[in-house]
Amino acid sequence: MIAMSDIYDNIMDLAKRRGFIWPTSECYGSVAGFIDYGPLGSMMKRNIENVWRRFYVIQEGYYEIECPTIGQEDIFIASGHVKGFSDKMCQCPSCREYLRADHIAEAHGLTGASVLGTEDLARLICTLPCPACEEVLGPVEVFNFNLMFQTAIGPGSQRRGYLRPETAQGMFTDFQRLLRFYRDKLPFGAVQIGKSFRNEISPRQGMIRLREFTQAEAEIFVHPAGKVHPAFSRYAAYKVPLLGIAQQEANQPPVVFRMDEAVRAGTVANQYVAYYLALTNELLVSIGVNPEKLRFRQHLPDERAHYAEDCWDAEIFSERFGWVETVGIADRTDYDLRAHERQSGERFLVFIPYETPEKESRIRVVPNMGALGPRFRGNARAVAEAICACVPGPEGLTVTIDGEDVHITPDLYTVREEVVEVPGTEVVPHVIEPSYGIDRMIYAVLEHSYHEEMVDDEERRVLRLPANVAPIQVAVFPLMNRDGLPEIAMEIAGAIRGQGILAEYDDSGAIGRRYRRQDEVGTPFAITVDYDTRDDRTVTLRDRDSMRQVRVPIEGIADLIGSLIEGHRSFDGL
RNA sequence: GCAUCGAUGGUCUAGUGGCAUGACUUAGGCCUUCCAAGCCUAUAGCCCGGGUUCAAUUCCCGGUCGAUGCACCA
Repeated sequence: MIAMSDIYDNIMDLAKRRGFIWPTSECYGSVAGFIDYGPLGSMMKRNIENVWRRFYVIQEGYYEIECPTIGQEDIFIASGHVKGFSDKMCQCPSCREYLRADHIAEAHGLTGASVLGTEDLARLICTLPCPACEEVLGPVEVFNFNLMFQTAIGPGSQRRGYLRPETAQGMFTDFQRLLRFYRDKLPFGAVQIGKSFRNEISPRQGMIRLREFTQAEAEIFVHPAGKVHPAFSRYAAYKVPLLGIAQQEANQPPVVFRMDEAVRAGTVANQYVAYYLALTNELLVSIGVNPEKLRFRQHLPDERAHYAEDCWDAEIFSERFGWVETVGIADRTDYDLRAHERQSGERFLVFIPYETPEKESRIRVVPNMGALGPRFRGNARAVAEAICACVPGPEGLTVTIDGEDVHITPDLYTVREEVVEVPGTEVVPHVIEPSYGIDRMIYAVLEHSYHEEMVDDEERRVLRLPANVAPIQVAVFPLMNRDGLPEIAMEIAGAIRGQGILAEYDDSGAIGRRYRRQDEVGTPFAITVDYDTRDDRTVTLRDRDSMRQVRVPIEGIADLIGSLIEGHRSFDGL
């Protein structure tokens, strides 16, 4: 048994050596928080993204969009990132420690420090001691450290732009287009897979905390009053380990819930959140996350954003990093759309028709223009509009025109009670947001699939990646590099490639070495052409995990490999 | 960002103020009829910048990256 602390080093060593993950721009010395995906890493990442697409785009029907990674300032004013995505910091003049200024104030019982401006906060803390070196801070400068990368759009005066800190905003800013695309009906969703950027102060956990990372996010717009998922039955009986608020407060382990029961018990806020907890569980396990090392932790009330109705993190256990938040699933209510309404002045509404138009009696105030005109002349129109917006009392009403209160007597209008037909209502949808950190998923899959074992006194390193995630899906070898065997092997590799499957041909070195090479990068299947092949047109097919081999005919082997990768057939069934 | 420690071929590693070890890997060849066998050959290295010195991979200073602790972590 190898020490757990070494596993990370061994995995990252393998990842570097075999072209999964590299430190970026090494020839200039790399930069913390940025990584390169090598040839196999890129392939594996794409495969995982495609599994994600299978769930969200194909299964759920939420189409993918692609927005710029640079956004104008208004977007992030609305989202709250310009104001809220920064920390007020100061540097202790004595020990040069960087400190959270608001935390210092709050540690000394001064509440509300987080909403103060930088200058007020500087005044507030100047008499307080530095938490690191105990010296009184004195007149320090408090500054905002915003976690967004800022840039300028265009030359000259230059509009301010930011690299997006999440992909989500694109689905909100495109809301009205999306609504039309989905023909004005709730619920609908849109997804985006792409790069996001956060200028982390100190990214020191390898590929767990990156400054540039890939997110896969879905924004699902639902009717605020009916968070009933139309396909809830798919996951109603699905079981997921939930670490709810109750378990956390009682310091208890997660409880395995059926999703329908979790909703009924009120542990999960609604069917939508429960549905995506279950879907996420299924998705993560299908890409190779060990289900024993997966749990869903509910945000405690004080860590949850004030507007969120419910929020859960899928946490994956890493031998190196402990429980790592990898997916966030939140009911964000109408917070985001309303924020963009305020900032943009646009409306983000969906018209919901009633089944039958409702009759509603209304009091309508109708201005008497014949009397208003001569009396108010140029202001008559403004007065009339003001009257319409009022509910008059028995003595008439008072409106304000150009800052002056004007009394309107009842003879200047008539009040009518009328019945109108209301065809429907308008709502601002609520948003369910499952948000996946693709890079963290990739790390988790690498760690969970990495195994070292002894075979004939020789160490064997193997990545037990699911076949649809493995960067190379099948390897084809001639047993000997002569006697016509390479020709047959190359022919087989070509046939498999013809099916759109990545096959690697390798005739270098002993056969055992070639198997080991593929084991190390997780190739699930290997085909070997031997001398019998020349006589009976059969080859051996080797299973990575069991190292077992079966003989199968060359005829139809490309289809067979395809079925094995897709999971339509199993190796044990051959 | 601070403090401590570290950095030698792709990987692991020996070692040094004066020609830098070995193993594994990789490539080519020989051999080889199914799990890292053997033989021959080849490729490839002292993190970066500055200083001290006749001479620096080695000593000193600064930086980068990594590990650990502190701090930070929508």
